Amino acid sequence: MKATALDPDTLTPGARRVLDSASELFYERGITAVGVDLIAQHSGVTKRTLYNRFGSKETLVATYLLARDRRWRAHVADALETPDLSPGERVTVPFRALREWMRGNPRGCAFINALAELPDPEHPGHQVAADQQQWLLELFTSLATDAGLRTPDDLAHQLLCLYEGALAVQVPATTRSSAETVGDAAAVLVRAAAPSNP
Amino acid sequence: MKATALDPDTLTPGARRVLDSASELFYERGITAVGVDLIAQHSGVTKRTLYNRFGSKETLVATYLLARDRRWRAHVADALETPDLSPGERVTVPFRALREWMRGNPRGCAFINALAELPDPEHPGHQVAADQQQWLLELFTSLATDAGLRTPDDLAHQLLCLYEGALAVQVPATTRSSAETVGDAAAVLVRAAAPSNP
DNA sequence: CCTCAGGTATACTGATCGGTAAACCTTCCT
DNA sequence: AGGAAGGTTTACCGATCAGTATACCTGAGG
Repeated sequence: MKATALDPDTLTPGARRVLDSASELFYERGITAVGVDLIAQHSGVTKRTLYNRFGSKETLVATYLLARDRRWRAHVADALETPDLSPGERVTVPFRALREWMRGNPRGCAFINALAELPDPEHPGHQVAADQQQWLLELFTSLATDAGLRTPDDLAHQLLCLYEGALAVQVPATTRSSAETVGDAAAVLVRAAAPSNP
Repeated sequence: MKATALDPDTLTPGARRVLDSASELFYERGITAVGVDLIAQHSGVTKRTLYNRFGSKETLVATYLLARDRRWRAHVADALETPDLSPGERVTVPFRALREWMRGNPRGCAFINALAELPDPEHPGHQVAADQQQWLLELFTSLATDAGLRTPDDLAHQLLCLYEGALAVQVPATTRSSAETVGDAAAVLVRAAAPSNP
């Protein structure tokens, strides 16, 4: 019986408040830097309750990442609902979603940050973070394939790098946000992969 | 008298071993997760000596990042020494440098990882990490300007995102490394910014 | 010869870490 | 009526955290 993430959608009221506090604190201050005592205090819950619901900090961390992953996937799925988009335009939709996402998440990619703090592949949170990248890579691949673009695997890999890069770059480079600028770059790459090209 | 990074090039023998051990441990396991006791033990030095040389863990962290920054800049400068390169080719040279760099550094960008763990802008290591990005951005900008490319600021921003993204993406996506794939993407973006284009 | 910088050794501080013990209080379901 | 689930309170555990105290050793330069 290994410790894995809980289902973030079926939680006791107390556990919800714990998860909400943990999400905020982990993202803002880092996972290792935030102790369980602080989380319990911040969520107005006893440490005992925290451990009754989650069993360990590891599991709480994994659940935090899983909940965040679900929110992000829903956000992208929502953006893909936009009507009247050509298959080619749909490839860059995740970048539009990213633009809104980054407004409320100025501290970079929570999954990259988590991987930085959890090098151990055995940690239940490690896999959740790795899966998030894999999912996005496959999404890009299928969007590129649907659009009939050349070398969809390579293109998807490049788009994934642009995506992660936009989240990682903190420099107030230009007046434009990284998400915007990177969206343009993605469009250029997509155009270069159009089958009509030489 | 604030605590800032030491000069990594003027260290006592003991301090050198401390810094070497700290560099390895911080990068492999994360900054917060590595304690000063472990560093002292790993470097075969007394904790007392560690504190006599560095004064605090904060300073040691900042020095670690500064030393790494210097190595990376030297590595890129070295790659730029390559003779017989056109100004246009020189723009993508950092990606060639990145390819070699990533062989020995599979745990992503040490500066992004550090920023994930050190959200406090007052931490002396925070600025060092932020400066690294700024330097690379300015390098790309000047290379793009020298090549006479259009909108060099935007292009540099995009190239920086590609660079950071390649370091962040961990997925064994294709048979090609992220650095290679991203190098191709950079070439496409550079070609699209050529002044001869419409 | 003497100083002094660099380093060693052991021991310690108060705080915080993740996690547990034991006992009790509600509320809801049967 | 009764029990289980969710939560509470206070207290505790051994380990580790960053950092300090004190005293001693060694080699090189004046």
